Amino acid sequence: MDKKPHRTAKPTAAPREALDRAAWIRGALGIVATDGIDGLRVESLAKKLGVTKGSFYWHFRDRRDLIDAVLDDWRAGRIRDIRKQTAAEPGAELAAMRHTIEVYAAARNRKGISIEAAIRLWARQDAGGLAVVEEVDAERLECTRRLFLALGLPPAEAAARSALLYAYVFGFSMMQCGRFDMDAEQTRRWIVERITQ
Amino acid sequence: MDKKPHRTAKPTAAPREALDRAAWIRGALGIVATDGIDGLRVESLAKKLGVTKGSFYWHFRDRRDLIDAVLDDWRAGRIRDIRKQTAAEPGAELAAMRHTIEVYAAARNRKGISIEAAIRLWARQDAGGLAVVEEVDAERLECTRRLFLALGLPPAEAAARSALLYAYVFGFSMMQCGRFDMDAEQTRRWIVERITQ
DNA sequence: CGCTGTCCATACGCTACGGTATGGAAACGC
DNA sequence: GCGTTTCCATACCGTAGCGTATGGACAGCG
Repeated sequence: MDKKPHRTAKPTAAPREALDRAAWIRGALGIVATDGIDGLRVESLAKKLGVTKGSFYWHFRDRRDLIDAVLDDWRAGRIRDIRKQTAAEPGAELAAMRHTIEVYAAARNRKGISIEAAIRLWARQDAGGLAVVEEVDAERLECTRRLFLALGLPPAEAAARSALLYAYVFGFSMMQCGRFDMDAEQTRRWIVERITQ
Repeated sequence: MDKKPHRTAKPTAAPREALDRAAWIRGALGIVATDGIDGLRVESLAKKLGVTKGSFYWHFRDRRDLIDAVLDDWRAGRIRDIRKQTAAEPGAELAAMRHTIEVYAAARNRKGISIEAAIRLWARQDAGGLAVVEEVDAERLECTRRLFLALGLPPAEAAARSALLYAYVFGFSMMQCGRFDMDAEQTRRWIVERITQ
């Protein structure tokens, strides 16, 4: 009550060697990628960061507080990223579109995909997580829809194409794509043309 | 060693009120749908079935044995289902294709989608689960590819279309589809035509 | 030098869960 | 009727993990 734990911002801006919330969230995202939200354990994370949970409960109220912070961080990062990827100078919309597909369907690292899958699965059971996922989905759909609109497509088709694009990219990234030629260059090019043209 | 637990088939076919492996697997799938593979706990499941874990360890060697059984059951069901859905009399391939999309992208219940998402996320960390997921993916891709081939498409395009179809359907089912008109009839029809025509 | 605030370690109680050991009730074979 | 088999309950141990209480090291400040 009178003590001042669980700070959200540095009170006096002391640049020490100590851990801050951001460091905990960074470490938490690493665990979420490998073990899911349910695998995000306070003591495991503390051990990974080389401290004990005594430190954790100074920065966070409880485990749920950490999860909420991770969710906020993830949402902000995803929205920032899709806006950056879909930003296009007038006339470069098609190139931006192809670049976006390339980045999200192919080059995205396994860690990012794992984090997204973990959050989505967990959000199926949690109202707060569900809201975050829906915000990210909405922003991604809106960004790509705007690109299609800028290309001169009618609104209905722009919405349909962005939906197809997003569902495809997302579904693709969730698969293991071991066998078959899902990742064959020829197949990918055909699909990209089918979506964008 | 001399006791005969963990049976895989009824030895004398005694139709009693007792639980069998199938009942445990059914209950386990319900838990997987809501809590994921990691949330599949022996004691929780036993409580749900109205028994204690003493019963569980009669039918299963350990928790991993149950998980493997659930995986086998899921794989067999998914392969049976996609074969049934994509079976088409000659000349009815296009109708079968549209029906398949309809069933998988729209009508599939939330439980089935949750189970699939849970297994896929967990398979990211488990070799056995990964193999199962890859088998299901391969079978689904192959079934739809055969449909496109039957429609007269060249092999490369059949493979590309089946990849697009599968990635779209899967990505679509994984989203919450709350806002936007992702589920608008017009959008869905446009996408289906874009994939199949 | 003492005081206060910051950041973390240690110790504790509690619950959940995995797996084993053992007994026991009910059906079945003879 | 009696032993055997089947199926499950109970009791137990060990571990992991959450949250709390408390103290302590260390810095800044007067």
